[in-house]
Amino acid sequence: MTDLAYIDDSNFLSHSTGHIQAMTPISNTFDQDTILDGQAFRDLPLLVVTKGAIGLKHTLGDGRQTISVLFLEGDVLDLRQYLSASGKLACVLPVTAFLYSSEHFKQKEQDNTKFHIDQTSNRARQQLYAAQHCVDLARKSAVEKLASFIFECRKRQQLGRHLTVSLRLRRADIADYMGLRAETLSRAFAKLRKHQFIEYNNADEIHILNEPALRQLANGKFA
Amino acid sequence: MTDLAYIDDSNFLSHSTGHIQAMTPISNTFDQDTILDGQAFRDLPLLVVTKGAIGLKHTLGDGRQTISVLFLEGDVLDLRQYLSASGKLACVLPVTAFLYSSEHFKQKEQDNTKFHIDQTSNRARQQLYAAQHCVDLARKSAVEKLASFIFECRKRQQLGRHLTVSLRLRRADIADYMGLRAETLSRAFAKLRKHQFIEYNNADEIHILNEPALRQLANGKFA
DNA sequence: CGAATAGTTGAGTAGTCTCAAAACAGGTGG
DNA sequence: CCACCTGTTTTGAGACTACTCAACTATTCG
Repeated sequence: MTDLAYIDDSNFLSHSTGHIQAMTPISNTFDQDTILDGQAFRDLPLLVVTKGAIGLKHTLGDGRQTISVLFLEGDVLDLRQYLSASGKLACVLPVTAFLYSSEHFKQKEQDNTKFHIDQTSNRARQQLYAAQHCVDLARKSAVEKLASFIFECRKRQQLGRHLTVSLRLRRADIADYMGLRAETLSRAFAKLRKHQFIEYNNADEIHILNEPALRQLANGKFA
Repeated sequence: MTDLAYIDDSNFLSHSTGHIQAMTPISNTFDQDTILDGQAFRDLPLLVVTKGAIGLKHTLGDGRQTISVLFLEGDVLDLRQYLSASGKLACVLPVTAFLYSSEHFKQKEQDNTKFHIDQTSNRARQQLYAAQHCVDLARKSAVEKLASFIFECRKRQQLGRHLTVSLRLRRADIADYMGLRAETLSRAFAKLRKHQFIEYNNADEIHILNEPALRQLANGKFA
């Protein structure tokens, strides 16, 4: 269930001719709940998520769990950076990602200006998301956290002003990410539904019914 | 009290001969509670803190405050990145910092390998601090948050295993950073003192009396 | 010294957590 | 097709923590 992911030849060769091609990154898929072991990716430490979600998961001494950072479609992730982190990188959804060696990545940044700009701005964006996430965690109530999470999902999926948002993560993972217990999160969903802020028929896809109100809630007005 | 900081010629000229020298960054000082307006630093957006602390401060609709990120001695800060952030960069202590233009900074990175490595690793470290901070905020109790904060202070001040740590920030700012009310934080201090985990005579300097216990508390063991 | 700011203490309340159990969804085998 | 199993989500009741508001003490600075 939580197997460590190791890169072996069968993975490598599936998409290459045996040697790493300069401009063809290696695409890999990982099952849900796979732990990405940084050590195992020593040679291909740069990962660009193309589908799914990776979370940096931490477990406190008594079992409390947190997901501190989420890497979604389009996000760059330098596995070397997280070797010394207190958490583990876990696929919270089935993931497909491109893997790059350090040199390969640098090369591609040099050769492809757009790629370079994309990656740089992605890194900057990730810092902003982290800061915003701290704000969400620090002083917001459960419903406010959920409202914020819905907008974060919409924004990071680049859905513009769409009123239908796919949350994709499991409730338990959303709870870990927003610093709540799954039960509390469930009650927050129920409250938003009851007050006609959102509507949903399944766990994944939610419809925003009253965007201004939801926005204000997320921003902490009328607590 | 919360004046916006603008760079004017008097600031510029104090350390240069009128033109920005290629290799002499401009050192500036800012009073406590100054707000750094990104717009005003258009031409010198890169800031390296040499003393004091800058916090990214957010205010929710009903007045709740949070400091999501702290920039301490040695930290690099790209003011452009935070133009679109929901918070304001505020000096939570009197600050001195070097200011660089984008070109100047790049140049220095090219010319000075050590500088380049320092800045890059600083950026990576900041991401780790942000992730750890999310863990601290998400599921820890007040005393656990405080214990974590003490260790974060020690680590970021590179005090090694020193048992005396200067917290430097005001209680209210620590509270904003750790997602607590000042009253709750004060009670957390009292509890740590009462249980002989720490001791202190003034608000700033605290002594760790029982490091293993404090460490375990910070890590969420024996909640 | 008095005013202003910063930090602490106390009592009551609101909100989240805990634990337990029930409802629901998806897949498997009879 | 249905009973069954497993994993996920929801609901309920009670405990506990952090918040609120208010008053009080300590410190800083004219």
